[in-house]
Amino acid sequence: MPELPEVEVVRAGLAEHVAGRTIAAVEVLHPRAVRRHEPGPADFAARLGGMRIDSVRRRGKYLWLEFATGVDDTDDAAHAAHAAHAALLAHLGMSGQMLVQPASAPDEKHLRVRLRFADDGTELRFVDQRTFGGFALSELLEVEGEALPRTIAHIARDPMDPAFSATHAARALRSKRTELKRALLDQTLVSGVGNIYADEALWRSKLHWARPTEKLTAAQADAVLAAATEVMAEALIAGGTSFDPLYVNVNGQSGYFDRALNAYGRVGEPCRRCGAPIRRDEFMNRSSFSCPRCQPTPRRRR
DNA sequence: GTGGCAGAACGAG
DNA sequence: CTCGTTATGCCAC
Repeated sequence: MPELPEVEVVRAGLAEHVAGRTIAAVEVLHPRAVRRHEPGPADFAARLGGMRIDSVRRRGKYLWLEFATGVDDTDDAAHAAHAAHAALLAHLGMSGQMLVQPASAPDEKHLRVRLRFADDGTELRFVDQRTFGGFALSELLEVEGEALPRTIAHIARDPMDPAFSATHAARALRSKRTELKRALLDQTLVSGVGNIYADEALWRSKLHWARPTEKLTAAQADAVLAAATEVMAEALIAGGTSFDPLYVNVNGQSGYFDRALNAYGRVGEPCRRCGAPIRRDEFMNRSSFSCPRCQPTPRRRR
């Protein structure tokens, strides 16, 4: 469920189901799922044992678990003190799911990592068909007064962040010399926006994906960011966007924002604003959906 | 059958 | 900065 609203649905589900629980054992069923953890799967599993989950955080499309600083008395003190400064960073990639399941439930076909808890209740499973996602332990750093895993220190604040500055983000967009949609997808300018919500934000603000960022007016940059913020907030209320069982929350339930999409995936269908058939363009080896009338192709693309 | 396409991000050139 | 790669499955042709 990979864009901000879907990841936030997962974060909230994790906060509800795993916060406060102590990890008892970690099983890595596919090493690729922890490839970003340099010391390897065995180290990954060993370091998580005994850790008590304090909170579940998110920036953009990344999630992480922070751990209580208390040392579990069953653990080696030095190891626990070291591990307390690390977070369990997760990215869902294209097809990752976090599922909270009874231990008795049969393993999913693409089960990659299992976290068992000391309370013997439900377990947390990372299921990922394409294994573009995965976990890593990442040291927490202080960045602008907030603890952030080192690995994602380059990721910009997302529009749901209380400290997000639309002015700052608009300036960042306009300072690039690229196409508008590329800039929207650049997680170092504004995070959380992916292919669906970029197309929806562009449709709402009536801007074409190939508009050169350096020629945007401040009002246009503000408008597209406001549209992105708005559409993601609406999607979050709907539980995220899902067309198929791949995108589900920790209970396996789908969101229903797909019904509210105006551009994404609607090639050939009438624009809900003007009736013109939605077009599909190839863009960065993926698709871009837009209204040919509401979002005219700019004279000068980049 | 098979080619095209899928919500992402990293790293090579 | 842009492109290709990573990996698996599904759907339309």
